[in-house]
Amino acid sequence: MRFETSTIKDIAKALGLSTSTVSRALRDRYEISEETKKLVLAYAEKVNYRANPIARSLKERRSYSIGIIVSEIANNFFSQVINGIESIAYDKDYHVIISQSHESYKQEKLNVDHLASRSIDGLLIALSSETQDIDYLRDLYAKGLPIVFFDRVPEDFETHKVIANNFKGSFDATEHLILSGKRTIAHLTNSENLSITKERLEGYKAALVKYHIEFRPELVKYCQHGGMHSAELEQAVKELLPLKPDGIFISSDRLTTGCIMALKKTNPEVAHKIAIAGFTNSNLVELFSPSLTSVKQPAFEMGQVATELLISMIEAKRPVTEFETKVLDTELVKKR
Amino acid sequence: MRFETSTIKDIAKALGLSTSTVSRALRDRYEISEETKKLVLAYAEKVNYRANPIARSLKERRSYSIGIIVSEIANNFFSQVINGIESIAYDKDYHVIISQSHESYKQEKLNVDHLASRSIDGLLIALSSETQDIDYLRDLYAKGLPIVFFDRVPEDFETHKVIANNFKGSFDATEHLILSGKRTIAHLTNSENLSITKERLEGYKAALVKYHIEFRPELVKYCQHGGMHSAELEQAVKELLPLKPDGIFISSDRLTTGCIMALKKTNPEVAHKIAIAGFTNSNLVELFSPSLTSVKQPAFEMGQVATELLISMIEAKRPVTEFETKVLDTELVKKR
DNA sequence: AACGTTTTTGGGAACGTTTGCACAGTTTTT
DNA sequence: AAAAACTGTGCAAACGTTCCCAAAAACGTT
Repeated sequence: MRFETSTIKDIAKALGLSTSTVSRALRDRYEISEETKKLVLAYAEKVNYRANPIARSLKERRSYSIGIIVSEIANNFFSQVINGIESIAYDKDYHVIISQSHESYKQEKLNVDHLASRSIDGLLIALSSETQDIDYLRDLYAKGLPIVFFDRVPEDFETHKVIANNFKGSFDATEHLILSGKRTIAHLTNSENLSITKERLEGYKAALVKYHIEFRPELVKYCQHGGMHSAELEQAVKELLPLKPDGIFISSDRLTTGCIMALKKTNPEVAHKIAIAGFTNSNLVELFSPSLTSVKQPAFEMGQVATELLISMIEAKRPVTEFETKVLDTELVKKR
Repeated sequence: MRFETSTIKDIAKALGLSTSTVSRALRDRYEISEETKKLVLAYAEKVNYRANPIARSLKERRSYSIGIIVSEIANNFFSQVINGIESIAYDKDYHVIISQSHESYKQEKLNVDHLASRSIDGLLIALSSETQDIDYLRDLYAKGLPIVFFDRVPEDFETHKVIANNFKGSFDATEHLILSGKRTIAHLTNSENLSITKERLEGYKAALVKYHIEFRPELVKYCQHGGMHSAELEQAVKELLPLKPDGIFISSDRLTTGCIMALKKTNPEVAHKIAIAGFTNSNLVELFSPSLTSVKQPAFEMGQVATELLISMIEAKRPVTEFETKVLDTELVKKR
């Protein structure tokens, strides 16, 4: 802001002290006498002194802020994760800067670079569905930027990661469909690049195996853009329907809602006949028609855990070399 | 970030120039010869020089970033506004910092103060439903921080504002209910503090007047917390139902979905008998059951317009004294 | 009384920029 | 040929902090 506000210098001048003394008094350093501290604190209070974070960042070469990259804040899963992140970050006096990749690799990279140049102290990121090449992240990491991945994590990147138990979530959802009598269960999923895609496919397959149902590759449809374009979904639905599925298991929030939308739009007559189970954190799922069985991820908690890990990396005195991948359980909410 | 990156000084040393020359060359100032400029630019490119925005902010006393305060990013209306804001801001080389008030006055004030201390160049804000006292914003504004309000705007604050045509939106929605034969139309709305609450109430009343329907104050229910707590909504529904409304007009995104949810939960047998029309920007509205008529706000555009106004204030050479309140039309999407 | 310790304070450089001013060298004007 | 104007560059201060190092003040110990 361009307007004048009182600085440490002003306080020093007014009190006849040096800036160093004032700075130390404000930070409650042991070297300063109680008397002086009180004096300074009282005056600072009086003139409503606020430390300038920009100057502090420049000097300390850190910003007390962490960057977040998600594909869309409009996605309930991500906005819940963000709330979890904020809850921890604010507690520990970090600020958060949110960026959206809109599932675009280019945008993701642009945002990360921008954040990095703004001296974020650490990065929390869920990869875009387009992202294949994460060398740019490796570079930053190698230069010392702490990174924690969540939800969509790369395989070959040694750092902390936080994910949902995607295998089990998918298994449970698929099993639920099977137990309610479905036998031709399609699987609509995200880009093949994503970790979550692979894990969820495995869960789906495992459930089929358990109930001796043959896995048919043609029943699996990938959406490269994560359902960002409705055309993509309508196409997938169009290809799937001739195979006469009696159930569909869908592996992401946006795809789940998008798929139901596409079904209703293109084939309203069958929309209610196909059982749907899908990952979604929408809090509106109870309003949906047709209703569905949903797999809810512990989004808020995921944000919290990821942030705790990140802050521990940021504040570690020596480089961290032991990394964890935390796996959080999902919750199956059955169709009413 | 704590890791080393090349600075203007490094370039200067390497090229045997002074930092001033390098700085000017990078900023393409007329005083520097083409030759030197080329040299500097080439070298900067080579070492992948990135200006340190922190240092720049400190020196220039501005940050090229604008702050946003909304109540919830999980709200479709707000996330669309944010997308609109970003689309303009990035174009003009501003970065955005998003904060959520969660409809709490305290949180709102905290966030604003935090943003202000981080030297944002301007503020875009939609007030929380709790907010009554905006003196803290007046102070900042008086000190020189440009502020543009959108959606939830205060009455007595001279600056740019961007709102939807709430009166017309409400009128249209209410009229639609009347034309489909409803006569006992309840109105569920936000906190009385909010500008949108008043304007939407007026639109509702005007439609009643036009069709000679008596206005009954007991049919209007206010939700102080904007529907953040489900108890609040269930209470409102409980009080409304004994009055036997055959239609409900709801005045905000969160309230609309929350009300349907409360209806389904507490009185599933009547949920489908009451016609609902409500403000919502949810892109899932087609999936809802019961289905409803929705009033969509031009959220993306609202973000764009507000940002353009804000940036014009930020970049104005002399204090702006002429302010506009832009009013954007809403769209009525009738129930199928 | 002289010295060593401990406690408290101040001076000043540094973080990476931007920019007013001065200055040297070149060109134009008188 | 001297004066004026213009070009291109560098010096140094400033933005608001933090922190190393030194200095001063207060206190103890012989």
